[in-house]
Amino acid sequence: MQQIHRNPLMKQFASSGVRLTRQRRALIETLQGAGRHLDAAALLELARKRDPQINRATVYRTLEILKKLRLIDELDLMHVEGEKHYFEPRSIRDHCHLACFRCGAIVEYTSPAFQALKAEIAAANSFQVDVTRLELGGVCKQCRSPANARNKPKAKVTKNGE
Amino acid sequence: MQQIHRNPLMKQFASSGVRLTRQRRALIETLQGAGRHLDAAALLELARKRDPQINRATVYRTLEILKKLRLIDELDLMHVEGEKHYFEPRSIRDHCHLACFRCGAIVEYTSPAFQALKAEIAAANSFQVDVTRLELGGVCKQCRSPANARNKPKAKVTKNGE
DNA sequence: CTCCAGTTGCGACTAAGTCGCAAATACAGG
DNA sequence: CCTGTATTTGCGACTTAGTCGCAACTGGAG
Repeated sequence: MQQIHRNPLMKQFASSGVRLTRQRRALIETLQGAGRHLDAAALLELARKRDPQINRATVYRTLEILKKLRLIDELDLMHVEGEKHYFEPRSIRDHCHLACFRCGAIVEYTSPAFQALKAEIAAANSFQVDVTRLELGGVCKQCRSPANARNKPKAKVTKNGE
Repeated sequence: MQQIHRNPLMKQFASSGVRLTRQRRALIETLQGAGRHLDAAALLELARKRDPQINRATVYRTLEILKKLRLIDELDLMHVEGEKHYFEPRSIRDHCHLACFRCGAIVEYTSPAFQALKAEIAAANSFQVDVTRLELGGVCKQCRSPANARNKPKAKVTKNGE
């Protein structure tokens, strides 16, 4: 709660003319602080540790605003964990998500070629690109190794594959 | 109905060991024949014109099989029309989808650079890429033209909307 | 033609997301 | 520091997407 103005999301939110309420603060801090991708339900649960009275409807309403302000991106991570939608604070560099169908791991990857491709697509179609999403599903490095030939599905989602 | 074996989806489906029932036939023909992206509800409605008794559960079960067999791809088209999921028969070449937030138009685009990027990502992460999804949201050519400067947006931010 | 593993319809269920409204509150202006 | 009001919230009921267990049905191998 103390370092609000170290929080980039919060800063941009505040300077966008939208009212900065207690609940929105808790939600933004939670999004920013979570080391993983959150869906609406998980976000609600975590945010309630900061402010126990947050309501589900407020979560959806706030996510809607954050999307419109382009402060977060919405993902579905190839549905490796079901039909949920996940959210993450928008970072400076676009990155793609690699989702492993076997273990559920999520790896993030950034490539200059991705930036170039976006530019090419925009130019070729006279399309103004505001939001991008590149997701790839398949089998991750670990699950491909002979040792784990028969990996059992369902693992933990981790950001920044380490 | 008659040219079943001209239908590539059907052929692959049949040769995969899965039972080819009346309902699955209707669903596959519908998917193949639709000139647009269908969500589960639309697919059900259209398929019922071929076989009026198809049940909703069967639609979801069949879509699940088709996804597993990698015969269709699942999209959400940047949610320009809400939270629905859309399906399309998988084509030979991967293409990306450009979704216009103003008018809802979906443009498809194929680029060799996209294929190259996929290869780069796979190599850099030792990841076996099975399914790819590239979606871009923004403003399409028509909506950017001065003539349509005041094209009706799909939605707006709570404040500062206009 | 027969048989049965695989598939379907049904219906009830869970989960995700939306909405209208009265009460609460952020914050601009005094 | 107050005050007034436009915004936002909680609530709860609602809609819609998707799932599941089970009895009846059926595709296609033999």
